[in-house]
Amino acid sequence: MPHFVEVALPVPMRRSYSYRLPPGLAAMPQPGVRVRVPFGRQQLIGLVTGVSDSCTLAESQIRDIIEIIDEEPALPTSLYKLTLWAARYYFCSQGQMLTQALPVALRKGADAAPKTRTLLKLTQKAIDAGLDALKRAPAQQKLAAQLLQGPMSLDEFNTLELSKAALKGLEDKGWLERDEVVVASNLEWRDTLELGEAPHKLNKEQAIAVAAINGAAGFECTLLEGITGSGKTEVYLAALEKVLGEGKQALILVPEIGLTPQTIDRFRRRFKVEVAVIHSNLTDNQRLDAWRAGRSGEAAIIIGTRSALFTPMAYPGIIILDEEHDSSFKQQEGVGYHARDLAVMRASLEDIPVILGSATPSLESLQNALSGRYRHLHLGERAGNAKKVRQGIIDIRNQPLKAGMSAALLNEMRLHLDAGNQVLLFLNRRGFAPALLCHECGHLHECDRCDAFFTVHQKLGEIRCHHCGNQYAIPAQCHNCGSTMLMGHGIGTEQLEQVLKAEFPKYPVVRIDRDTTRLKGSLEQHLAAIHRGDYRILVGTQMLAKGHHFPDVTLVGLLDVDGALFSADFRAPERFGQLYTQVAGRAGRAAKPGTVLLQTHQSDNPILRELMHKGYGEFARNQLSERKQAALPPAWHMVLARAEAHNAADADAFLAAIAAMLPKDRGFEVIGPLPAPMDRKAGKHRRQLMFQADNRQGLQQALEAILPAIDALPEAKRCRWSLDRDPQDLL
DNA sequence: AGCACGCCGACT
DNA sequence: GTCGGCGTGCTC
Repeated sequence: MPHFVEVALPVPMRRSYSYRLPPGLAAMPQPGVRVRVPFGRQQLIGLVTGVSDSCTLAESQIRDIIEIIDEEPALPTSLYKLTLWAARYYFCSQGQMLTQALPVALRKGADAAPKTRTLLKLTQKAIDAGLDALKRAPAQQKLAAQLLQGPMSLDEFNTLELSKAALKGLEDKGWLERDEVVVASNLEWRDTLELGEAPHKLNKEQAIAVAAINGAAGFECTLLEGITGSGKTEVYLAALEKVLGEGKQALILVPEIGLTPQTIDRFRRRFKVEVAVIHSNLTDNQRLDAWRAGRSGEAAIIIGTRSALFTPMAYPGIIILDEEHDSSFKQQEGVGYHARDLAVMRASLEDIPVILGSATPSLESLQNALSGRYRHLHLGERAGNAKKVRQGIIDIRNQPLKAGMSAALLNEMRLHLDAGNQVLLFLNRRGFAPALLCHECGHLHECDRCDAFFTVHQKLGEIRCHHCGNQYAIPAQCHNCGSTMLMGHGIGTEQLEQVLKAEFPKYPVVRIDRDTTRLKGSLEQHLAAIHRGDYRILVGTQMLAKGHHFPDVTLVGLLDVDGALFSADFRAPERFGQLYTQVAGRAGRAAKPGTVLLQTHQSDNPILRELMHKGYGEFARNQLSERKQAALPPAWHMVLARAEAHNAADADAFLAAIAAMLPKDRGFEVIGPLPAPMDRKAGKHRRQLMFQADNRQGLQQALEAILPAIDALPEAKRCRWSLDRDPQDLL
């Protein structure tokens, strides 16, 4: 009989810890069972990964398990395997990844078992004695008479006017017993699927796509490339109808911004089934309920953002990931997993189909589709008869600008506003001005903790650093020369809003950025007001670009295109292409054709030209071949080692030590250590080391081989560091 | 990651 | 004099 268990704990160390099992255990804890263990001076909840009957540790070094929490593993086998795979792939500890896959309530030790309720029923003793035996206890007799009809739940007892004393009386006599029964899940939908509304008639392309998806047997990954308005959701719904009809569940993942009531309504209206929605406003217990509903099979449809990927399914049927290119699918803090990649892996483990949908697919998915790894389906027609948008470039070289707006843009705005339409302007800089400039000496005021300029927030009367949260009152004098001639330099959304109000006094302006939507629910309020038509001019940062459709907007202006094209990040053109295409697809509708204008100093930039004239599809394919030539992802595989320290040399020394261990043969590339694009942030110097390989396995093996040595580097203690597999941002 | 121990700076 | 800042070390 084994006496020791290996436990994976939610700590960053890439190893498991051994504990002693209490003697005389009825059954060995299975892998995946949660246990509470002592760890240093604290108690932690971890997952069992194995049992063994020997232990190499000295008797004094090993400690006892405090509690075995679960009878059954907290994670189903497929998710357990997925998580262990992910821990290897992302070079993180098994414990951290396993914990990540559990709802917070379970990480804290909540009961994972299915919900039970208490049934009250009479014992044989009571039945033998008969009701007459209770003549002298009328309250008990009344209760017993009720129970003679059949057992009663404790909840029911509490709603009826029955005496609690009588309950206790009967119990004490041994005439009444309590039974804990598992609440049976309502799985009726599996037998008879009811539709809430008739499916829409599919067009030819949609019908072909649905037929292809429904023809899949077992695992198959499909990239559904469909332009905005081509009816991807209708394809999802048709695929769901088949899956649900077979009594299997569907998991739908959407970007953070895409989980709107309208999206959920669409699924709820079509199918009369339970839809478990996992959104950020849920309490820990509500999340646990949704998790349980998925695990029991009661929720036929599970819809949620990134973390919903780990919701178990009793009857897995399909996984759909909408807007698959969206960056919110990649977790940025802690374990940097990508829900898209894990969704494909999960589907493969569960042997079910997975659909990745987007109007602007990521180059990663596009490459897989073009190489034949994924099935590639297209939706090109616009459902309905929406016209194509008009698009134009405004060359602003040598043009006078008013708060960043050219005369051409202002004229076009006036036209659309006077015609009764809404106008939307994008500017990806919040605040009044992105820098504070001294008019006398030219000094730009810089954050003392970061390599970044302070942003002027006029309404707040503050200068703020957007990278570390540093803030001061707007200084009266220049820090360099003492002059009082200070002015904002550049344009932010706050200033743009102010200038627009003066320029178009007749038309109400609204600004949507992190500053105006800080309060919970205020984004929703603003959006509702825009839809009501309370505002005519909409100013916002990128947060306004994603996931929202404004049917009365006929003109969209992009003000700071140059910044997006010049970024140090190799993904910048891809991201801009996606943003631009999404925005263009959102302007106007059938009756009101849309116009998209972008201002740039680089009117003949080939990337821009290609995007506008040939569309995202061709643009993306060319970007892909450029990435191949430059040996960048997705053609090559990348891991970014980041390190930060007060002393730049410490971070450099650590990364250099890693670089020295990495292979540099053909098919591998090591770049760095280099300063991060923003060298100093929050008072720390940030360095990074890029490691690339032309194949996934090569990269995996090379890193796994040196991982223990990296952990053991003495330099590792002198800085904070992390490994980011498939990094989305090099910043 | 947390948590404790430990050693230097501005406060009642 | 101490309260508290975060550097360092350890966790079966």
